[in-house]
Amino acid sequence: MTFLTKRIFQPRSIFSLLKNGNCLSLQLKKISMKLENEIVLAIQEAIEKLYGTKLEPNKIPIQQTRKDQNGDYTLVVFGFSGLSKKKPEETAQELGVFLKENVDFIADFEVIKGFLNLIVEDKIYINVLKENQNRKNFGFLEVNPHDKVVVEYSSPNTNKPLHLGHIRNNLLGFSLAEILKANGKNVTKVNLVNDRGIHICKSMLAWQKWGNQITPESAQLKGDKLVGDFYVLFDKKYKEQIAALVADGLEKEQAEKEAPLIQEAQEMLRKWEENDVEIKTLWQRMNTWVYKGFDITYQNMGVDFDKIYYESETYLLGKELVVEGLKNGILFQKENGSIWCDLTDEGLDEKLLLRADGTSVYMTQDLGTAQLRHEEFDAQKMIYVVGNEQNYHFDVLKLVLKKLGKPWFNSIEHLSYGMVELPQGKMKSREGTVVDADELMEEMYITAKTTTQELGKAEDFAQEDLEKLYQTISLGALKYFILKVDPKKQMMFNPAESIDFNGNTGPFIQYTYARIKSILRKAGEVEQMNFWPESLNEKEKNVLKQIQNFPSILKQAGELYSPALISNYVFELVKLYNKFYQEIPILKETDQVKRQFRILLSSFVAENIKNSMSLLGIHVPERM
RNA sequence: GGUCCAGUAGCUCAGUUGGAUAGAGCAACAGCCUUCUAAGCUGUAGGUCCUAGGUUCGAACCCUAGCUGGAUCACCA
Repeated sequence: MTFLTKRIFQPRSIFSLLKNGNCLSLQLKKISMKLENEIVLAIQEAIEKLYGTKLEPNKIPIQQTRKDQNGDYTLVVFGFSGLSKKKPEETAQELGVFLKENVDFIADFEVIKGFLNLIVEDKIYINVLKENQNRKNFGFLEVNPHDKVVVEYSSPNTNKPLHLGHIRNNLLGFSLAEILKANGKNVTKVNLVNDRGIHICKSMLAWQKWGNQITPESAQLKGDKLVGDFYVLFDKKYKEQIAALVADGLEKEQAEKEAPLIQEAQEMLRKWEENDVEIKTLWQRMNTWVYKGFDITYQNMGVDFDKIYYESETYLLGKELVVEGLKNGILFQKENGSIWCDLTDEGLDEKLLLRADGTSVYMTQDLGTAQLRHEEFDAQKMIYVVGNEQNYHFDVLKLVLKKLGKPWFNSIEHLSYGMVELPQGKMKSREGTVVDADELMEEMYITAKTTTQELGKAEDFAQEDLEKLYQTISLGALKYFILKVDPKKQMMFNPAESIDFNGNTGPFIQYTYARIKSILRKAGEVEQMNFWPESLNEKEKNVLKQIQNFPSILKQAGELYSPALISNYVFELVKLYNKFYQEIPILKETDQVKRQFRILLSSFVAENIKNSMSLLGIHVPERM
């Protein structure tokens, strides 16, 4: 008994301080994890006292009680029958009695079959507010400058505009960076632009042949769209040539290699690598068009980068690494001069690193980029946000770096996300079955506008504010729609069904925020609380129970690289708050302590919604 | 063919380390605005958790086999 008391009420426990009411000096960032830990410790002591065995904390199966049951935390006692030599129900009963009597924050308990449901004192939840009422970023950690992480995302090709697949990539990358920052990481966001290669030459060649010197200005078209059109045009003409050759009796494979267009494109690539002035000038000119277009898309999407790498600048470094690896006998050369890495001892194949003609492949430049990035940042982690179609590529990248003797190879991590599918299947640029990023955002904007107008909201807004509101809502809907899905999973987008604004959506969450802000405006200044309520009603308690989970959700999201966890969290919070809002008076409450408490609670929820949404790259409106 | 990922309500998705009667949203149906913003709230209905075995007090979750879908195994990126 004394031991137990000592253990639970030793000074480092937050609960010991509850009694005295002077807990100001405490680090509160871990408060939510604390509660669970304290309960585990209490149970640990109880079992030791009752059954004479000390269990490791991870052997104590505790979880939050299901919503349909009475209680806050549930201990599953089936596993303890061996210790107690009693039926689960009796064991649960014994433990329950013991905990209620000896632990001051356990108010009560209930036993159902082998489940011990523990009811925590309301004070504990009230305390979450009490302790944090002045904190701006509840749950966020201070950034540690030495804990460096580089996040690469977006990584576009410069031969076509961005589409829905890129949107998922960009939103994931941006959100991941925000989540890691909130977990105390010193994050650098980088973009690797794939600005060289045969695909670029295809667009260039088509422009040369059929472009009539057209420019984005003369065409009144975004540069990336213009260049993308020529990429599609190339493909169309190329296919015609193949068809003609096949009609003349050639095998299809043969025709694909011999078609004059593809040979011209390859010739152009060779010239590019030889620094042919004319080709390089055209290349630069067209890429500039594309970048201007990308900038607009990025800006509309609300994503940005701290640094941009260009493949045309990093591939040579990769080449050097490969040549050096060959010299050191780590890599090997085939008769035709191509250079390879043997990964058969790792269970993989041989991997080509330099072509017979000495030109580099995708892997070559990624070796160079990784090396450069490591030298520049020396980060604990270098995370690549890239689709799961490239899983093999990143396995190989790490292994080749390992073989080349780079001890930092293990800092490379791949956030591998699933493809976005349309009802008719995968998106294909060349077949025109892509959902264009700019067009989708524009459509969302129009939907946001018409919906807002139909609802008759915001009629007194200034024009400027209206446009900002439509932007906020439409992007909120789009971003939330994408980010609420587990990144690893493939997801479905049906363009025929516009993205919803009701239910589990961005606007629903934004709306809840706006309603709270409305209340807060009417309430005036949120005052410091000097008196606190003794107890909570069910709705208040549910909101606080959810919000005290936030720090551990944030941590988990940072470990699993999953914005979806934040989305699910904030949706659940908002639902619980809306139930509270619907049923419990706030401004109309006549008891001043309760009224103030509810205003403060609302304010805290609003702040947490805003913070959570910012982790997803989503803004929240003050009114809507 | 080898490897990897996935399969949960009509649709889109949650489901933590194996725990209670598997959850949300949309769509459908029935209610709630003279009230702090109805982009909200309440209720009804909706399930062979792909299939078959196995592990155990207990499996959507772990193991084995199979079925279905996707990705990948390029001198493409």
